[in-house]
Amino acid sequence: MPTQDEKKLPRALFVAKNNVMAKRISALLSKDKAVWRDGPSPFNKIYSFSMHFQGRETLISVTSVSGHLMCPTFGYKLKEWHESTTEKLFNAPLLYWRKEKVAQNLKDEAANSNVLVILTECDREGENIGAQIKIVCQEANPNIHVFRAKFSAVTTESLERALENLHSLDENIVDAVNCRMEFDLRIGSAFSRLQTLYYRRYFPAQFPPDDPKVISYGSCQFPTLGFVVEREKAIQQFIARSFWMPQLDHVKDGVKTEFTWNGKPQFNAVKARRFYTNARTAARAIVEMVYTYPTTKPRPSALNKADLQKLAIKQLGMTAHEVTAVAEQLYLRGLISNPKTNTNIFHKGMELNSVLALLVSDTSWGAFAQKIVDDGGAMPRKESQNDGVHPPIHPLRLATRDEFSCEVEWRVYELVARHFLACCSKDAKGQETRVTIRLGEENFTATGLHVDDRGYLEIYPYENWDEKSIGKYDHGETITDYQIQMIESKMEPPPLLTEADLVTLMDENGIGTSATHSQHIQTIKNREYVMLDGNQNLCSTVLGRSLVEAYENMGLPMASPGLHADFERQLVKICEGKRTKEQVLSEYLAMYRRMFRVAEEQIHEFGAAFYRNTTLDQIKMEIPEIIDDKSLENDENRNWIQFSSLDSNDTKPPFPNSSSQQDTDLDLNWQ
DNA sequence: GCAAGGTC
Repeated sequence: MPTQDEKKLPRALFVAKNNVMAKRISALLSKDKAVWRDGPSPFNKIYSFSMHFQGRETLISVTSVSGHLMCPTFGYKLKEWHESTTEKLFNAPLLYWRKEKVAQNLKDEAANSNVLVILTECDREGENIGAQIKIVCQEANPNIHVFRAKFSAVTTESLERALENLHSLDENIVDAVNCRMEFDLRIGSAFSRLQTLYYRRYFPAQFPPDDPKVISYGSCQFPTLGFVVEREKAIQQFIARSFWMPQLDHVKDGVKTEFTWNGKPQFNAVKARRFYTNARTAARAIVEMVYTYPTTKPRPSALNKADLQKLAIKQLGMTAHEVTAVAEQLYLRGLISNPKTNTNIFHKGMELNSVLALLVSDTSWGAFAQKIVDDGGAMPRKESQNDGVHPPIHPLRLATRDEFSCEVEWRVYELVARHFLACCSKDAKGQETRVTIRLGEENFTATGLHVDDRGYLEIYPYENWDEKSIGKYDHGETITDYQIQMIESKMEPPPLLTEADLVTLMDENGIGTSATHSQHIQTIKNREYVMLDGNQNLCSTVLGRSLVEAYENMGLPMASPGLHADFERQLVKICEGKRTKEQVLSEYLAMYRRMFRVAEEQIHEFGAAFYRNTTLDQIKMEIPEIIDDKSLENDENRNWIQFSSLDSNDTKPPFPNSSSQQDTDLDLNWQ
């Protein structure tokens, strides 16, 4: 309870995004002096202390919300799912459901506060949550002064700076989010019901009406699914072509060097044979050029959310979902800066050397951090992505392994710390040696690498740069004891997508926010549209594939990223004040309503695609693989033939000599 | 039973 003296102080209410953040903000601003009590909302405590604020000692209450306070929903008349009423979802009036306990907590605190400071996240959603907090607080206290504080690191300095530079809420941003919410709810619900009701009606065996399984549609989940199906289609349509590349092998000073042909891969067997003839008639090979030059492997750029996802998925074997959760934990514990950043350039005023100073006492990378400071300080690369809100992800304090009960949290923290050091340090430097050999009319080149200075690679185990030895050759030297191989290769189809690839695609195409990429992947897994194969690659299911194909056949781009990107651009225009929420909503809802009608008219496409894919799937299961690659590997002539310049009587053909593998219209009777 | 965005 406040003392008599405290009762006279002005009061300010600070509202954070969640309880953990409220607790941390109170601890930092009060230097651990804050006391807490329960309010009407069990998850949102109230922390009290006094501090100097707006020029005088002020009694502060810090409390929180848990995401949005209000959420749009449909009235009870539309709760029942019916084919006949689904279209009504496009223009039915919306109700707003509210978290009353959280609201009551805010109202209680606002009632006796003079000032409200909103400390939610500095992004679009944070601004919208802030507006909802403002509405609720003003219900209890219409005269309360409302401010917005913007901070991007949970540190005392960052918070104090934010409280000294208060802003007002940006209503355009608030509107843009309201527009997104209403749009996503209407089209998501309408298409989800259309799909679900159709499948339950026509495929009751697979989708029984009493099964709670829903076949959902959403403006983010569908383009995400679309990427997976598109890649599989590219693999399926891929035509494997053979190509030939000659290779010259030579052993010098005990080092075997492989010289690759400078020409383009030969897809044409006749042309490849012409080369072979040239090479055969050449008596000797001459070293045309030996050239050694300095080369570098560039240090990485500063870390943003998408790159953290990609690195952690690939290097730490995590799923996109796990990376998001762990990074958020580290952020809330004040160990790393906000991971929801799109920025990969450090702000000019940012004191990188003081971040480095935090890391110097670490036993693994401390000496490296000190070396960066001693060598003139941090020199990050100049990059261009800047969301204008958060800096790149970087450590905020030094943590040791024993502080982490969870191994994976340590590994992500370590990755952030090592990446920060890497991007502040220097490129790796080396010498590349390039040797070109001329044989007849053909040139062959080999390169070797000697690493002089490993630079950032010293503390960055997520990349390597291997030395490659090469024999010592002199310009003009003649060599005779070489061997030629004709390497036959097949073009590789693109690989299946991994979660890391999918995050990249979503990021590039503006699907979801950096905070939700992993959720959409999880959604399409939960809906059984995609699954992971044994190698952590994403594969579509019969259902997922069918949905994408069905819309494609209707001529509707529901699973392509373009439509969503258009809508996203409109939201940016609302943020910039160039368009209103009403204009964008009416235009886009009308467009989706037209597409909804097309889907209704051609709804049999869902069934046709599902039937087709189910049948194809069964055929695939029943017919064993016809071609057994293993049995072909024993054929020594299959992949290459070899001849030596010293053995011109060699009679092996340069290509596989079995007619079944050759185009019949080519003259391959080369003897 | 539906979205995407928050978060417990």
